[in-house]
Amino acid sequence: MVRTRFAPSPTGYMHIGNLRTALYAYLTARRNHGVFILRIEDTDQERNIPESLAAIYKSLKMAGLTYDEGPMKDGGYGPYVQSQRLPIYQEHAQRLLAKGDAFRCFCKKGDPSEEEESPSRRDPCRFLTQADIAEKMEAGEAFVIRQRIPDSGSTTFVDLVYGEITIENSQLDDQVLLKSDGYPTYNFANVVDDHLMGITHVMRGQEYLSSTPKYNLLYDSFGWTVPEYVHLPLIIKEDGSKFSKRLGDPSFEDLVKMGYLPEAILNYIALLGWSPGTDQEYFKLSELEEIFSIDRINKSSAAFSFDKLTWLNGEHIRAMTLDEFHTLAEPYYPEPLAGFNTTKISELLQVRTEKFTDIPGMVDFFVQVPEYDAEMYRHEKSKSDLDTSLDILKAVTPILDNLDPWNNDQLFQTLKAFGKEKSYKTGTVMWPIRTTLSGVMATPGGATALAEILGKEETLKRIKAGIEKLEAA
RNA sequence: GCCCCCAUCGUCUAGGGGACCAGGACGUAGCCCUUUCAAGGCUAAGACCGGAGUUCGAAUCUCCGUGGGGGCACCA
Repeated sequence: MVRTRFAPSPTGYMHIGNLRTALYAYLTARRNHGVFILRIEDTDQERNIPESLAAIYKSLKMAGLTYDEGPMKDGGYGPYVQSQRLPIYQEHAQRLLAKGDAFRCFCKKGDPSEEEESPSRRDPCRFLTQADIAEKMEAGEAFVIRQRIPDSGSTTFVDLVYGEITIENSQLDDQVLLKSDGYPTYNFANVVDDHLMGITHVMRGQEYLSSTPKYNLLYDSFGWTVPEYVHLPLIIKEDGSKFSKRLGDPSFEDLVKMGYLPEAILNYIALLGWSPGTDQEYFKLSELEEIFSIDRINKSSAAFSFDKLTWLNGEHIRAMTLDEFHTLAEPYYPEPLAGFNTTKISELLQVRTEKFTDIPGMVDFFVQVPEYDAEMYRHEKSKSDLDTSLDILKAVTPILDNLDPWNNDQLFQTLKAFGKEKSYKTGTVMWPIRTTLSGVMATPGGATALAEILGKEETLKRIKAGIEKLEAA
């Protein structure tokens, strides 16, 4: 039975790299009909942010990554919050102490021996006698528990993505397992918990690659078998630098606020470091659940491209039903738009929207025509200039005034016929109408679509305004 | 500094010894369609980091170099 886990620490937001780790772990579980677990790694008392637990749940829910076991969803391996597992780490640390694979260190954080160049092993406390230790403990000195790394030899492990990796033990330091506040470090807790929770595939960022041998040494000390390791390539920016929230790069929830669909974001990041091996790029989560495989994960870091995400977002938008799109688009419509048939507007918008946040700027003119230059009536491709525009606007006014019913099809047929009669290109007729109706160079939908939505009265009003503008020009 | 990892178009990638004068996608440019802009269709430009080897044959294997990234916390 495959068991994977996503083990975020509560930082308050979902980093894009973490989301991908979660996604891959989730997909690996689903693909293999296994179990996906959520574990909270809150072992840093200083960095804990209370409300960030809620943020994790919310993000996962928004992403659609449902977990089978986790806090408040016990699967028999809990608790799933590390701060609630302190006795477990204590007990395991004692076992290591007893075996001699760990030792107490009484050095203080700023001690010179702590500042040495790495590996900062050869810790003086390594060689403390039982009597020394007893004495210091008697005196109530604070201590941490460190892992005792063998002086010689090397440790080899196999990563499912990176292959076989060997590191000399001399390169490893006697890392802290238990802090002086009694909390475990990540280095210790992840090993204990991954084993106790029966994790079969440890999936995490590539930054853990070089500390993995230390974890393996721990597994060995406990006599446990090591899990499969799946280290994931980093996600970077297009300029090659790190993708980081602190440097202003968006988190998952930021991207959603920027107008990206969660499923499009998931789809996009699935492709950052993994490839299906086919030409397909548009995926729903459910499809990924069926085809994701670890052996198609890449080794090299991938740059996050907003351009491609934006495109994919558009693909997801276009794949929706009109109803779905309308529901999502509506909150982005400016208040005064409520008087119009917004469903019709959505229909025009769906094929042109890349991000939802673009919507307000695309529909502003419905509410009010912006200031624009009369030169806008000049359009080479439509064979339109100021004179033809004025003539057409004038000629078309009585025709539209008498038009019934007032709908796109009727408007288009009528205006097209008018153009044919007067030997105008359809575009020459439509250009000035669309322009006077909107005042902008590009609109969702053409002249007649806009006219339909604006209604007869408003359409004629705007045409009149256009005529006045052209006469003054 | 020491250790580890990585290296195909600007970007994501396919490729794993002959099917590759390297395929797809985003982006870019052009054309078509057209009631503006999109969407859609078509086309174009655009890459195997360098050098040695192995081999009849290397983008693919090996080594060296170079470049990039990561790690070396009582952070995860």
